[in-house]
Amino acid sequence: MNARVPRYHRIAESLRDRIHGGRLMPGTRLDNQRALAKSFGVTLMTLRQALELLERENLIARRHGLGTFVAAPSIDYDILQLRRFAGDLSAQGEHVTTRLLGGRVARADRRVSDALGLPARARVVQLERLRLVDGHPMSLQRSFLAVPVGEEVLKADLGTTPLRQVLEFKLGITIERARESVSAVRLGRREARELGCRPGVPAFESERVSYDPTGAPVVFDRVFIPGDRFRITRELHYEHSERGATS
Amino acid sequence: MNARVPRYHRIAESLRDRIHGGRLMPGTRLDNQRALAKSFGVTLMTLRQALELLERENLIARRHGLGTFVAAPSIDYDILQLRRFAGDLSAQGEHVTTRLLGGRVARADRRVSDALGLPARARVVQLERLRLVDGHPMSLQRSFLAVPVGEEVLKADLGTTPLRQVLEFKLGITIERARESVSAVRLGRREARELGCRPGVPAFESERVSYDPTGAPVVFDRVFIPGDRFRITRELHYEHSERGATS
DNA sequence: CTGTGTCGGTGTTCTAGAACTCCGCGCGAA
DNA sequence: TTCGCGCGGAGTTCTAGAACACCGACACAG
Repeated sequence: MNARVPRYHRIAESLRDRIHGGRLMPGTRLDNQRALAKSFGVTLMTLRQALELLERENLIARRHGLGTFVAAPSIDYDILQLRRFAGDLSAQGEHVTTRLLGGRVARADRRVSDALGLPARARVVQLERLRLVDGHPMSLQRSFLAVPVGEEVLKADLGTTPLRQVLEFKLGITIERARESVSAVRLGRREARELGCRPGVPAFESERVSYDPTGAPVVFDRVFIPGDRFRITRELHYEHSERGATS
Repeated sequence: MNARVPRYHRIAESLRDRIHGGRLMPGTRLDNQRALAKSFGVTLMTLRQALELLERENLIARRHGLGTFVAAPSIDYDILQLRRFAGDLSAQGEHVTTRLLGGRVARADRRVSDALGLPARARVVQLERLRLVDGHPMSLQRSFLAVPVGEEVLKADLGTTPLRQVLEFKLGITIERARESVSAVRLGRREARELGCRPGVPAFESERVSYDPTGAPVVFDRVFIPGDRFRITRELHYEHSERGATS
């Protein structure tokens, strides 16, 4: 019964499945917390930790004195037209090539192991790629794989095949979800050299963690893009008046 | 005396004050949880609830086996929920204020008239606003209105009322759609001065055009945000075996 | 017809521990 | 040098309750 993952994670996952599986429709009220706790064979406090997870994911809404309800499906599914980012420029008809600058097995530093949820100094496969649009450097991408795999497999194809495909077809790992976070930084000396611009110019830095279907982090990417070569664009739609969502 | 607000809220507030007040600098390690709990005269579980609040606000970072640290100030910004910008921040417990720096009728320059589809050198209302989070400058926003309206109407409320509301209720103009484009730039001298940082630091520049229901451009905004105070985050979902974004 | 209690159900806050996991570091072996 | 192992400190998970706070509803009084 040894639980490598905490009990409340398992409980959350079980409920998540019920919701996604359609057994719990939006708007349904769940059993009350005490009953749920008992049915999972767990304390109230522990159950509440699970609910807190789900609430943060916007899967449920708890209302004091009323009950816990399955939330309306989140907006995110439709609005993801932001596809032009940090990658599929090819969709815009540009000629995109990738040059593999290096690949090796390395020790994860703090930032990497944090992002991938690995123990400190774990072994990871590290890749460095340069993306060129019409022959001009566009972005520098450093990727770290949590997967224990010889680097030669990867080195082989990466000039032509997207990493996601290599992962899927060679290793049977699919990426289902990712979280990306973009900030504005000054370009470091090394990055500037690879990208063919002067150190210190403003640039985007994107950090992305990609997850497999079980929710385990698989890849951590850091992408640098000089600010003069790139823009993020998006379309917004306002609903009339306000929608009183809690948040 | 009586605790209408939960104990752990008070504890969180106390710690928040210590952080914002500068008594705890970014990077500092807090006392360990057991010690903190004892010093607040509270159980470990209760203290942890307080820490959880602060972590969700991005004020601290907890590292298993290491300790709890004061986080570097940086505001997360979910790109999918832009319109709730101010609301989101206040939900994080931040205090957001707006200071109107200036408002006048001016001639549109090239960039502005292009964006608004006006003839060159047309008259526009120009506003300059500074957004402050907890009293610290966060963003500088220059807005240009295509609407022929006396500026005194606008000057009146803009310290407290969002521009969209003023447009809607005072002028009957609703914004339905907007197009935004974000790039990474170096901060100019004037912008840096208003924002209280050094010229040349990397920053986001967002350009946004907002349209009314007929599709006519109404407002053109330029927003500057220093890169160290801000970050864009987003969540991606991939469909199975799809040629999604390159990784 | 309208207030105003009270009540049952439900979520929330809190206690006082006990056991566990993870991290960095340093020591010693290969 | 590099690797493996173990130690002590620090965060994490969990138990078994107890008391509180909030909401909708219903009944009774004005």
